[in-house]
Amino acid sequence: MVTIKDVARAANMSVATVSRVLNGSGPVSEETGRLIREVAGRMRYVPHSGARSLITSKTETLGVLLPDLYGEFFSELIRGMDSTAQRHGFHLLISRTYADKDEIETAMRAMRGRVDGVVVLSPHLDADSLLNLPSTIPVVLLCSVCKGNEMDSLTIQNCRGARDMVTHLVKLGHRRIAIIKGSPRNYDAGERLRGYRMALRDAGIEPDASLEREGDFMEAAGYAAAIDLLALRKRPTAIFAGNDAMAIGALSALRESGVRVPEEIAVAGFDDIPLARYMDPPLSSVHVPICELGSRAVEMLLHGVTHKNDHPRRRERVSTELVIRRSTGGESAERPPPKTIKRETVST
Amino acid sequence: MVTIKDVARAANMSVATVSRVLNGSGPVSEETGRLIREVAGRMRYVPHSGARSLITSKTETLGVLLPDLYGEFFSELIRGMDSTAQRHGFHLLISRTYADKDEIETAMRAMRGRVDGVVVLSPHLDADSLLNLPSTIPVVLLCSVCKGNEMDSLTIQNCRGARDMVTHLVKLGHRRIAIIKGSPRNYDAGERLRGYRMALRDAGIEPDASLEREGDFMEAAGYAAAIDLLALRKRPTAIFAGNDAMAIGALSALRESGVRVPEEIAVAGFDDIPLARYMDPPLSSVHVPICELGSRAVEMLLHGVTHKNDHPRRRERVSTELVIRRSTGGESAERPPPKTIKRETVST
DNA sequence: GCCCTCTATGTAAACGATTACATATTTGTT
DNA sequence: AACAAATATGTAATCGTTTACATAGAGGGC
Repeated sequence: MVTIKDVARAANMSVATVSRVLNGSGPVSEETGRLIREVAGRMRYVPHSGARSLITSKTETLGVLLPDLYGEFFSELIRGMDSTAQRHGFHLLISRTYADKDEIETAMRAMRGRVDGVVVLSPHLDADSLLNLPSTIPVVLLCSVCKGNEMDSLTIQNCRGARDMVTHLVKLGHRRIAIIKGSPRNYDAGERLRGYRMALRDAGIEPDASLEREGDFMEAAGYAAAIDLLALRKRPTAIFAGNDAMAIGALSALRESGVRVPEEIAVAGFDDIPLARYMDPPLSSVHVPICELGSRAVEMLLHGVTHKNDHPRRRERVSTELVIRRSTGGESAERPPPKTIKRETVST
Repeated sequence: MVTIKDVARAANMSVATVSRVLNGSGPVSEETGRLIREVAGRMRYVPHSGARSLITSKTETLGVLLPDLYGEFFSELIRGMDSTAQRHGFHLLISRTYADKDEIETAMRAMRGRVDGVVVLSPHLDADSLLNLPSTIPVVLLCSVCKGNEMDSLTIQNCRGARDMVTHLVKLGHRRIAIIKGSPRNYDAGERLRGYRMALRDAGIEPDASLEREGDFMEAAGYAAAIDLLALRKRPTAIFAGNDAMAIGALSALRESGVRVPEEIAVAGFDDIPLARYMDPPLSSVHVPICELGSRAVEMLLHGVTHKNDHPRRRERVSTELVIRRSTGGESAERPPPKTIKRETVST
């Protein structure tokens, strides 16, 4: 592999001069510049970023720690992060971890010296245990918060989104509104539940424990919970699922039980995954701007990186948007013109 | 930040000894080992991977160059790559690039000194132009091949998959089978077209140019092409779309035109994206094991990395599988039990 | 008691860049 | 003509590790 020394030797110059030419730092004569550039090009010299970061102590890379995510959420998040990172000349080092503390700690150690900062998405980690991470580099917490004032954090406006959706259901005349919850330890799930209860109280409806069913954000849980709810003496007239996957499970259960949606029971989800639009009936949901979430997380992180982490910690949320479709009785004229729709495929 | 020197000083030992203890290389006394480990732990010392790779010239990181991918394809690919990489103690440095040659070259330069090898997915790049990349590190080409014997490559069994699907349609009695093609420059698209024609010839049907419509792998193109096909004097009785996105577009067009699927026209896609199962009617497709594709690509790359790239180049394909659903008249008893289905969400 | 072989540790040279400082040359000012 | 300032280049320290080689002491065999 050809190094800066080789170029210097070939051009009969010192490494310092070569470095200066290639980085446009310091003064160099017109002529030397041309010569060195020509030689470097001919020798196909490519600077060694590793060596460079060692001396400059900038890696121009950001670490991303993620649990095992599926489909759209993962890809959109990375898309948002990568485009923002790239715009600032940064790369992304990605690591999937199980969300337990040891794994995260190991991953963080491995990142030492390879990244300038890390985004950690750990929705069901008791985030406070992240506090004593062996890290002095900036960290942004995604979809979780930690008590202290030690880290920036960015979350989805879960509570508000859930509240809006449930309020919408109330306005449609529903009084018995069930919820299929997410895992108790999941931050997003907790907040959505809070929003649900808040909306009910706002409407003067006392939350009813028998209408709050356990779930884990998986389709199967939604299916099972819906079956349970159908068995109640007094059935709910609407079901709000903690996410779309469970809402889809619930829709299957209702269809198989011959219950008409939305006439007999309305159904709503959270996330607005692409599938939601294609359900039968199309699923009302709370739209989460995932790409923007990633983008904003990286922006916060870069701020921490450039300000050497000595800035007041921030807590931000990205706002959600209600998307009403037929599953809650909305007009489903929505189906957007195909022109704007992109789907996954190898090509673009 | 605490370095190995700080630990050495605090433990009253030389850096060499500290290094030996922490890496378990070379002989050290029981006692010294304990002491150093204790001190290092107390000081929260974390080795600087950047510095380490400079001297060892191993980064334990693999680069991944991808065009702008959407949804499931992207996330499954990364999942496959990451799990295999992690199993071998490697990390993933991901970079999205537009697929033109300059961008890829720039990205490759940026990877110098940060990675031990690179996976390049560039389906619509004339891959031969990758040949003179400024790189001596191992490269695996994904979803494209290059003429020379310079790089390993891994592709989808496009031709075989398409051929199987079209043969299936023929067996159902179809004679006028249309295809909605992908971009002409896309490798996968070309191969699928080849498979389509092959199947027709196998069945003694002469390919008919008026039944081959242009497309670009986007939903809108499928929609438009289907509309065109309906305008033909002699309509096709089956449509094979180059990917699922276009098949979905076609389904919309047919539904809006009041054409019954599969009774009047059968429809099939390629990729078997999760949505396919949820279409109305559920879409027959050619299943591509995306996760495995990523996993295998990394395995090939790691082989190149550990064998210092002096191994015979390989060309492999991952095999596809026919998934017949109602859009081609198949029994759609398929809907799998919800238990096994995972969907994207923040939590797992 | 001598030499040899281990074992435990230290010294210092890499790895491939950047950059502060020193030096030599040119140019400009008076 | 002399000196200051600006320009062009080189020398060498540095970043945080690993590791080849050197050294020193301990134990063993004769």
